[in-house]
Amino acid sequence: MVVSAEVLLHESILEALRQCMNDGSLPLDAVPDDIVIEKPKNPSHGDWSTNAALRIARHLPGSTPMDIANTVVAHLSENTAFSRVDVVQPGFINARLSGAFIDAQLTEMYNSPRLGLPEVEHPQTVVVDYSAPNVAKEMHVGHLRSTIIGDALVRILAHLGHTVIRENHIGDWGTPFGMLIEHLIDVGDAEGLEELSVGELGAFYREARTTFDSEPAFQDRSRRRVVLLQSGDPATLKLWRTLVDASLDAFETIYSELGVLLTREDVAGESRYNDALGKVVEDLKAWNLLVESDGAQCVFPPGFFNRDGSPLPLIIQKSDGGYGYAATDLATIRDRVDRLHADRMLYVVGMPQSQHFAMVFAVAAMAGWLPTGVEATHIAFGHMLGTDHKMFKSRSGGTFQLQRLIDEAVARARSAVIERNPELGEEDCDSIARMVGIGAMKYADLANDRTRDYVFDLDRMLSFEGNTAPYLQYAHARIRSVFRKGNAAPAASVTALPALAPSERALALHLLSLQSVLEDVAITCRPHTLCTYLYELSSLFTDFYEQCPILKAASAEERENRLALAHLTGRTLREGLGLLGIAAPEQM
RNA sequence: GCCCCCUUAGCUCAGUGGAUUAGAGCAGCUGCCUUCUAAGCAGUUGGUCGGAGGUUCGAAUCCUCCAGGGGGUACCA
Repeated sequence: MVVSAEVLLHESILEALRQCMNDGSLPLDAVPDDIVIEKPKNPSHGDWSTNAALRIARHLPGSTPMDIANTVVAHLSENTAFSRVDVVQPGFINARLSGAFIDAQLTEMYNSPRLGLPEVEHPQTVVVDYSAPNVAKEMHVGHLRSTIIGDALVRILAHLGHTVIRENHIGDWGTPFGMLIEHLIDVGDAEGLEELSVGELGAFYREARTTFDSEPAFQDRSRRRVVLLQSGDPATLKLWRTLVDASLDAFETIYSELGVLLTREDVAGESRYNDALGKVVEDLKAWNLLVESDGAQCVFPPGFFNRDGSPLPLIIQKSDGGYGYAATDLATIRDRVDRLHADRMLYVVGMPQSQHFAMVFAVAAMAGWLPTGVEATHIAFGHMLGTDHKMFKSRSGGTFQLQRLIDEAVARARSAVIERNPELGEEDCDSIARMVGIGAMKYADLANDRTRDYVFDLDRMLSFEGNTAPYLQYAHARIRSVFRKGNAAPAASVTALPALAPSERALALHLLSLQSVLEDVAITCRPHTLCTYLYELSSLFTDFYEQCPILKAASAEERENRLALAHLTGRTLREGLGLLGIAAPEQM
């Protein structure tokens, strides 16, 4: 298994510290846990650097960081991984990797079908709750972000060896369904389904809403229909099922077009937890957590306040006897812990719901439904904005249909591809345009820190310059092109010995940091760090490509090795993009 | 009122305690195509990191206060 230079240096430093403690050269009580190993920006500061001595100096008043650093370095065990270890002002320890170490690491990565990535030692069962559109409503941009981010996290966690369970918590239950079912009856099955199937979900919903708001008789029917639905009336359930199925068809069309992993198997809608809601109330009551307030059954988790400064309730059961989504979310947590044995639950839902989740998790913990060791995290994301920095809207001011957005991105990608490579056949052009257009949309979303709002700008995301999917895809295609042009096969091996040119070395070192980047994304759930990694990889490859002729290298050995480096870069790009849910075309 | 998030170059964004110059890309300016894809490269212009204090040997980064923007704050999800 590959041990990264970062981990190796960290362990070596810790080991040296223990030695220092044993022989009394550093009178420490404990090894500090805030030692940082980092990659210096300035290459003259080595490949890896640590501030260990500066951190320790805080615990040892009277001693200087320089002295501590020298003491630590003197206690470092012999190590072939580092060709030199320096202590510099004001007390940093800088290490430079040896050619032999880079060679061994690179070889391992090159020969591994997994690019040297180890499977996690302790696989977790991770439930990822994402996408979650509403039945009989259009998917909107909020669902788009959730879908794209969630899907990337699913792929990354699964690739690292975790057991990942996708759950699409669709909105398929609740009072609006009385109205929707009555509307379906009014327009007739055939027409209603027609309308739903062509993706006009929004129109269907709006018509129902309009009728509901203007016709008291329709309101009455709708209310009665809700009661029928909840009591399990077979005819009503059949109509409900019709609506759900039609919507699922529409969602699946979008998912498959986007290249998202979600299928019907992953649907775990609100309706599924319906029967568990009564037990949620019952058990909360048994724990004496439930308080009746203004007629509603509530739990008051500590630390939450409303406008008046009085405690804020999580409403489990409304005063009319109906359940709110808090009840469903609690039932869902129980199901995921008890039935799925989740170690970790990720909720990829927009930022505005952060308080809701904080309260739900707090109540779940109070009720013992979230045992210690089981993590529930709200993976929040910001709004998608238009180029005017306002909430993303179509030109006419309505919500944007996702399908239109996709179509436009693909169409524009197509004309860009055709313009630059007119020799492509019709079929190639179509498939490349899809990969580029959809990849661009996904990448633009993923490349920004998810917690911030981001500006959706088709021009920018489809640009072949800068931190965009087309740029990365192009870097990959260019590598493939080198092999086609040179009629070359990937070399059997790669080496870093006797020495690499500076741009080769920089490329190699960056390739080797793939593992730590992915591990970081798995912990923080911030896929944009993988995007940054891939973008830097492409930039470093471009440097290499400019400075080191591959096919026209000076010797056969050099040519082979550069082909190997190019091949490894190409594989890493394809794998990295794949983990983001983005395809890498062979040519563009 | 209270709570949460945001504010880095003209624009879009990285950078959550470090190393005499805060990084990219776009836009602007100057060069570079008989040479593995110029969809590129090299150079250059541009920032008192919203403001003020504080902690520290060291702050875009941590703490406090202030300003501006967004969101949440009991039966919608």
